[in-house]
Amino acid sequence: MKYRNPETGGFRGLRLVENRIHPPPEGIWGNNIYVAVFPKEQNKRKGEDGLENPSAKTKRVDRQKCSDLIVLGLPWKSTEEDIRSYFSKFGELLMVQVKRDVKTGQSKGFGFVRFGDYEAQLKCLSQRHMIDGRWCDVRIPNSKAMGYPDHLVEPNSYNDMCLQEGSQQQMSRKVFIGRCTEDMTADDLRSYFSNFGEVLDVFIPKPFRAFAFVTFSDPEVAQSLCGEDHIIKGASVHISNAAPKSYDKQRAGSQGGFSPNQGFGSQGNWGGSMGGKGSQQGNMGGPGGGNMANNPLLNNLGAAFQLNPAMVAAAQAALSQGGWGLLGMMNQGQGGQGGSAGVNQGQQQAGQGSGDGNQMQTSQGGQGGSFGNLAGSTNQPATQSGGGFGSFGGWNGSQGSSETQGGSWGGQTKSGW
DNA sequence: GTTGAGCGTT
Repeated sequence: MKYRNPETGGFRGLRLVENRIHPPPEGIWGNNIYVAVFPKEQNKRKGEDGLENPSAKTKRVDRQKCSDLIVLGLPWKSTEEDIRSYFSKFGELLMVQVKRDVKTGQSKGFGFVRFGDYEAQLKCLSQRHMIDGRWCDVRIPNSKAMGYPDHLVEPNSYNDMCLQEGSQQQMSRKVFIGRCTEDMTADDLRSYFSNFGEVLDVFIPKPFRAFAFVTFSDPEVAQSLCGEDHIIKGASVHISNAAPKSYDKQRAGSQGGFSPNQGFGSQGNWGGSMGGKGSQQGNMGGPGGGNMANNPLLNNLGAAFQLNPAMVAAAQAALSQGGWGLLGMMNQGQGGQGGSAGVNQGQQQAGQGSGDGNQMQTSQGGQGGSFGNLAGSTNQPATQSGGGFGSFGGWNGSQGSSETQGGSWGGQTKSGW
């Protein structure tokens, strides 16, 4: 067996003596990927175990050459400057590319980088990257595997999660549409679901698999539809929570598949991924306030999001059961109030609010502010509800939940989702 | 058939 020396990038071997690893690893395997090596007799430069042979005349330096690295999952809006400024923290960059549609100039959501230093490449390959609010994967091109081990993989649905003001909780804005029929096109789904809120993206796997994903700009819209059956093109589809794509289900709850090196939301970059493929820009934040990343309150919330995995999983489990009880009070209104991603009060409000009804307001569609956050303790009546969203009715006017503190979370969690 | 793909105009 061999593994890469994290310091040098070179392979280190585990010696076998009488078919046992010698010396024994004594329970410490570290975060390395171990590769089984089989003997090949006609390899002169290496030992018969396929490892570097220190006594060989020629050093195998070619293993340490940098190659182009593909960056998958880039936000549509990310530019080469964005990518460069992000990745340069690993080392000198020789090349940065964002691949775009030649005609429209629209990013294809991936790009390439090349480091000058192999150490930088290794480091970069060994982790996942949060760029402008999305988790991005860096790989050797056309190599199926990711450069980093599975246990570092965050649920990809992070990209579809939104902060729930005052509740230390996240909600998915993506829903799973089951029982789709083959004649339902992405356009069909988009136009149907646009009746409920702005649709950022529709995904239909090919070949036909009888399901689809719809991503809304507003997580409340997504959540409100979950559990419902709708008739589209004469067929009854079922709407439910979109489960994370790459969530390690065996570990859910106990170990969590969550990244050890980056706390949940630690980058504080929310809102960066708005505006899906070909859609009208999702307008979070009114005039002048487009970028939530610069919002002190949200950054602070990001910090509050560094929960332990069990808590996060517990929150997810609660959410998946429709556990609205954990959420702070929410008002749903049409049209919003005079624009702004307005955070009207200072950051000291973040994360507190047991009992005093943290409040969140969102608005449907429309110009004007969405995601307005009115920090503080006065319950402000909802803007006139109605407007065809009957299912929201019950939320208005209720007292803020006092259970948002979360101290009581943490018991056994499900692998739900 | 109810839980997702994407790999480079040189």
